[in-house]
Amino acid sequence: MSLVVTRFPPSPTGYLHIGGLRTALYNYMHARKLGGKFVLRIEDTDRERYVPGAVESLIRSLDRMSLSYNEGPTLNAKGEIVEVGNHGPYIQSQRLPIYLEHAKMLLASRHAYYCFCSKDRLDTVRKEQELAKMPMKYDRACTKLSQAEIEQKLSASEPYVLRLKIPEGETVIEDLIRGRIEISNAEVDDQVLMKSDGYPTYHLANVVDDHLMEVTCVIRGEEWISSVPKHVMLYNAFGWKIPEFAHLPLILNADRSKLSKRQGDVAVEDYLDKGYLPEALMNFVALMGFNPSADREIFSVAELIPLFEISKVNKSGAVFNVEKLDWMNGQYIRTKSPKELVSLVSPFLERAGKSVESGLLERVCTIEQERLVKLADMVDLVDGYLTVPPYEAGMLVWKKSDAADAQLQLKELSLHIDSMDASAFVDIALLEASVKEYITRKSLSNGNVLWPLRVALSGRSASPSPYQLLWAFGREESLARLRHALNQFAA
RNA sequence: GGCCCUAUCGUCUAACGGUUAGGACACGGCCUUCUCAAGGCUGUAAUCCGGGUUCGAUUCCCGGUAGGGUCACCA
Repeated sequence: MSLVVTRFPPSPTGYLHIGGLRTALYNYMHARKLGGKFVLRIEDTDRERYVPGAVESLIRSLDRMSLSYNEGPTLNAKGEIVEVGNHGPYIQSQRLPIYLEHAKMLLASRHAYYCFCSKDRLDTVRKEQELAKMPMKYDRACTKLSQAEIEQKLSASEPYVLRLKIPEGETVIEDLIRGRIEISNAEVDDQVLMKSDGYPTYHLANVVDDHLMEVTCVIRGEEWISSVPKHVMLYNAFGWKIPEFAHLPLILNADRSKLSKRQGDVAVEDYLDKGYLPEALMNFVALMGFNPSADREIFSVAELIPLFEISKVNKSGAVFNVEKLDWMNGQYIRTKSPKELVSLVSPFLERAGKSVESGLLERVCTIEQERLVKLADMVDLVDGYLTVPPYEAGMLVWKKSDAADAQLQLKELSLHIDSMDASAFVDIALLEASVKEYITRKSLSNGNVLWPLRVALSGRSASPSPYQLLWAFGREESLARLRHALNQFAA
């Protein structure tokens, strides 16, 4: 039985990018589908971009999205990072001796070489190449160094990097999504493997770790295609088995460029903070690049796993379409019970400094649920239930009626509501029946009665039905709002 | 610019050579209706272009075009 191990190497920037979420999800689904393992590895070899707390926040994001992994760093009860799995450490900055050891192997086998070139020299070489319209590659000046010269520089403590010596020829891979990809080695630069600060670059660390962690399938973004040859060469240099590769299409901005912060939110946390449900976000992101069915849009991750096929993932980039996400989020919100909705919405209200009595909040959730797009929408929506929004008397008048009639209806309605049995207020349907019976009995028309009633209760031209509002407010508040409406005419 | 990847409605996608090219979002209409939603029905809307291969190409091949990615001691 072969074990499929996929891994998700996030950048240590401190937040989970939408693209990263999809990469993680596809890795996760692929591993699950094939009964393999999903590994989280932190690729924090760029100490200049080090952000304290980034790993913790990333783990929390993954957790909020219910993306669990078999191996990798996780948080204990105290919020400290602990590791699960026997291929650790899973944080690359803690694996420096491993990379050093492997770099030495490469040096010994002459697949890598010392380079003492300064950043300045590299820059001027590049500029010359650019001017001459030559491919911009390292000119291999340091390959001409004699062993004595190298040792002399080393003993003088000159800063150096280790570079991969790219052989001649051609690199071919069979991508799980794209099929055959071939790149001439002449196009590939002598990539730096070890930086002068002693940290490895992505390329070395990634290949070494993937091998040591027994990763058999590498699923990552399309932006990595052009560096595949470097990785293949490294596997070959070490004499290791080359894993399978699958390069995912990019997620794009509306203008079809790579999804970027400049053009909107890219962090998973941004969307969660706006009140998108994790399961809606997952569903949405999963379908950007893959769809197992011709006529279905709503899938849970659990439903998707058995249907997932990496070979059927789209090859072309997908524009991130917030409108569809909105629709999908609404679909998920509508599956919640009022109680669930209350607990989902409460953190948003708390953050906004609003407190709503729990009974009222549950009633508001019940009647506003179907027009909720994002959980955060409730923050503004709730205001109209706490206090009557300001409005003009004119708004109380139905389009087919006049002010005198509106006032008359409001007065009569108040009497009716006042006379209603208290038991009617526990059920929307009973309230509806009572008001409808009143309208029929007095030979009135719906619009003349219901419009002013609804506006008086909600203070809005668009709102839930008057029966729902009566139910939400109860008799006393409803009557108070009707009196308030009547006063609008006097003012 | 070199190299690489990609190309079905505006957007996300389905169609393993033969379909009236399907679904979803958005948009329009109708129904429902006191309003807004939700829901139901429905309409507009796509195979980038040009060559091949084939009885037959959205589908396979080649070329063009367009878009994107990548060319760091970042991942």
